[in-house]
Amino acid sequence: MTFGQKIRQLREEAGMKQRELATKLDIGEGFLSKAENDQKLLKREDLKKLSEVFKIELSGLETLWLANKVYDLIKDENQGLNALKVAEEQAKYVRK
Amino acid sequence: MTFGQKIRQLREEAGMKQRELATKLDIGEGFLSKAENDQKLLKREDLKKLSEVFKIELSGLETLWLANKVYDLIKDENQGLNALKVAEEQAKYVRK
DNA sequence: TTATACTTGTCCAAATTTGGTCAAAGTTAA
DNA sequence: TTAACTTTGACCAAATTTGGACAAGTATAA
Repeated sequence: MTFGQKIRQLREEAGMKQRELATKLDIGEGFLSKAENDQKLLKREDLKKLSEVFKIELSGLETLWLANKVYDLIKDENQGLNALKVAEEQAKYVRK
Repeated sequence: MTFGQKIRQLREEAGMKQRELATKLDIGEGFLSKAENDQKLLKREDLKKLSEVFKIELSGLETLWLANKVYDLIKDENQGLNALKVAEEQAKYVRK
């Protein structure tokens, strides 16, 4: 599941319209629409707001948000998947 | 192994000094030093040159180069590893 | 000591990305 | 049809990143 899919799910489960959530986030509905379709990413600070509005943990949102960024970096790359593996090795190795 | 470690290895195996390689890449030695220490990343175009200079395949360099970018994105993040997993899922899922 | 090689901090212009807006177009249900 | 909702494309200023240069500092060996 992508970040966009997640916020759409949360919003719909809460019975909210885009306009409504967009207002809470202080952005336009067009921008939220793009965010839900993973064409744009919300600001990091907005994660906090989302976790409050939907009463869910921040960390899950952070994971998906970050994953979107990572995916964006590799999506058009031949070596994308391999790069993820290497990065993972590095992340594990450096971990104290 | 990081991208910086790799080019240092290649350079040393070839018995080259930083200055020498830097000249081939048309950059200063200071910059190459930082690249070898993963403080800066070379340009993507430089990968081609490296593969020619050291007569190795481009794809391996691309993988490490990309991995550095990915790692940079997640290195200070709590959810970094989880994000990699999610991104991997997405990459696999979308794959035709 | 001196030369050679490497590292590091500071600085910077230019390129790119971010985080949007707005209006028009498309969709859906009544 | 009409109204409400969503999507999309074009555009943009501001923030950030990129890709370095340069000089000073460090390390090592002769």
